Amino acid sequence: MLVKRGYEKATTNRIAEAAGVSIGSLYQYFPNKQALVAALVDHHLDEMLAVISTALVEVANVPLPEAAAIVVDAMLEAHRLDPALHKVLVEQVPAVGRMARVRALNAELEVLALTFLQTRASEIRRPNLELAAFVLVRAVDAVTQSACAQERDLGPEFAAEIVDLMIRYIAKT
Amino acid sequence: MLVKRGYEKATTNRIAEAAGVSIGSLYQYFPNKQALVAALVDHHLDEMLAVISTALVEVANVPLPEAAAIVVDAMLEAHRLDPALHKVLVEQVPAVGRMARVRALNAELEVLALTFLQTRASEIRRPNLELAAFVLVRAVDAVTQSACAQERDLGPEFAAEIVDLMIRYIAKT
Amino acid sequence: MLVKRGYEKATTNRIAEAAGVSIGSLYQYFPNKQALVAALVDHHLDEMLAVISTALVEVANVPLPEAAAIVVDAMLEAHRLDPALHKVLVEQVPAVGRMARVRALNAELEVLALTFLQTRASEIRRPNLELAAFVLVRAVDAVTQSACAQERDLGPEFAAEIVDLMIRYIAKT
Amino acid sequence: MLVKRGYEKATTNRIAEAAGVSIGSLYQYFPNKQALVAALVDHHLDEMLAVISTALVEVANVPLPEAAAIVVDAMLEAHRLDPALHKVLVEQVPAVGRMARVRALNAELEVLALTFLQTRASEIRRPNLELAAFVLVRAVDAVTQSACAQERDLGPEFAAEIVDLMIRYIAKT
DNA sequence: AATGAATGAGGATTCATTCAT
DNA sequence: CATGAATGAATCCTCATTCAT
Repeated sequence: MLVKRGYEKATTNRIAEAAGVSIGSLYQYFPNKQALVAALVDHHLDEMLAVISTALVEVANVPLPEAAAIVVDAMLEAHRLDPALHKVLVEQVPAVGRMARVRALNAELEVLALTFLQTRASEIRRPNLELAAFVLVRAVDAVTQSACAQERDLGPEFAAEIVDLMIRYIAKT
Repeated sequence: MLVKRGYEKATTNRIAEAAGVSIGSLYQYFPNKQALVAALVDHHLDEMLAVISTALVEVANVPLPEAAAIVVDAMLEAHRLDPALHKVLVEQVPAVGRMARVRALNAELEVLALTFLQTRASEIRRPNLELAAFVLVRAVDAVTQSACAQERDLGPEFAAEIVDLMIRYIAKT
Repeated sequence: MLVKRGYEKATTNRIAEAAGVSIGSLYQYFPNKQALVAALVDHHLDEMLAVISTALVEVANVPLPEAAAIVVDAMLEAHRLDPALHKVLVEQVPAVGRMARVRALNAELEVLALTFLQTRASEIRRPNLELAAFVLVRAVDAVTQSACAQERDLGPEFAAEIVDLMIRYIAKT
Repeated sequence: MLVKRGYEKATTNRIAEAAGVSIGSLYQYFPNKQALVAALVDHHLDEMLAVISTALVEVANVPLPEAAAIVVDAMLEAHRLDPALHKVLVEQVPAVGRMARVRALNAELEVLALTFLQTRASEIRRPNLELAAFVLVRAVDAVTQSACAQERDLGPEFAAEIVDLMIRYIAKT
């Protein structure tokens, strides 16, 4: 519903109807429209985070270039979970009061990234690892996301490009 | 108004009152709410684009590293024009139908970036310049913007970091 | 429930929950909300009526001033049964269709009062006993009730005052 | 509308329609349904208070029995202003949060009554004038009001009865 | 008999937009 | 041109009531 018509046009009655339940039932599970969308946001972000953080953990002992490739794959996969939903959800996050949630998620990703960088510090060229984690997470996420939103080709060339962006930024020599 | 209360809460009546005119007058200049917001969006994006494209032109014959530094400076300056407004616009306006214009800004930036990369092709390591332009614009914009939104320190260290991200990504050797 | 939140806010679901049963069970015993409230009203009014009518009967052969004192005591006791409930019932229930019952209580009291006045007609100064019964019941009830509602001191001075109001109104000389 | 269908059935849309305006206009003048009814309550009580307090002032130097007659006339007149409206309004007062207003009005009436009793103290038999004022105001108001509500005959016999109730209660000998 | 999830009619309220002055 | 009262479609949400388990 959100994807098809946007937040404002997705009325609670329409959502209920589309879901095959009565509005009454909808409101038995969610106290209001915000909460309903917030739940969607949370669920979707949880799924994405799961995919990405799994990759970041798996990659602990993998050579840097391959590690980057795996992480980028995970990012792309996470964005492929439901690109249309992701778009609306991300747009509606402030209206739904889940900014805190998104910030928390980004913070989490940054922590994971930072941890990774620290354990591999000897291979990393950046002097300020915390700043590097921030830059990496934001840059990779943004490029991936807008590529998805624009329905760009997310094939191997694209993935390789981002991997190169990352590796050149962080890897020594 | 948009900044203070968000798109949904910024009613035309409130906007008119805040502007010190009657709604009647508002509707003399704008046929509807969308058009009103569109004008705002267009104006703001034009300003940002002006700053950045000026830099991109100025930089035509400057050595790559200095060029990058100047462009990053311009990006930061553009984001400093009105960070709060920029945030609302980017976050909420897409849902309202001005996505096109926001996309257009990015498209224009990509075109400018691509032009630059093409004129300096011999110094650039990327085989696919169009893809490189896309990646550059998105990555730099995202990092800048979220740094602004988070009120991170945007000092020289930050700028240098982004410049390095760019240069390592595009410059030969 | 009615006392705590008023008639409009006392939803059947809340009432059921507070009563420790399911709404389903509630509707097994009462066909609808009105009937539920009606039962409450009836029960409460029956209790009050019992107290007062007992006094009115007891008082059949008691000298007028003592009779008045006993009746006033009974009124005060009746209002003390559940002042909060009585207040809601009197204030909100009429609007819900149990006016009839409330009126009925007063009517019953008036009949009892009238009967009393008639059996003691020789001691009564009022020419129109029916009117006198009406005035007595209303005046005494109102004074008692608003005194309760205002948490005034209902001690002996108050009771004596009402007794005097009654006696001077009805007793010869 | 309130009179015809009661508070709950008097929907704002119906009220607006009956008033010949759109709901929009209604909400331009009243922030919500409560406020709308509260305004009615306030207006009506103001009118009634005006009638009664005028009488209480006029009566300052009139012999007690005539004074009582005039005041009772005023009470009856006040209740005749709009008996049906008065009934609904009084019933809905708590639901509309104007209990304070009603209490204030009663307090005002009691103060006026007390003042009167004090200026005429030598003619009054009650030892506790404050209590007497309370009893008088409540008793007379209640009798008048329920007589109106029941559409009893409010003719001279009724008025005389209440005057007698008052005089016997307060006047010496 | 008890349960409580499901129902959906109906209500209060908002807000973009119009138009007579 | 400016004004701002008026409009009313459309929205979110409540709550009495039902009924399958």
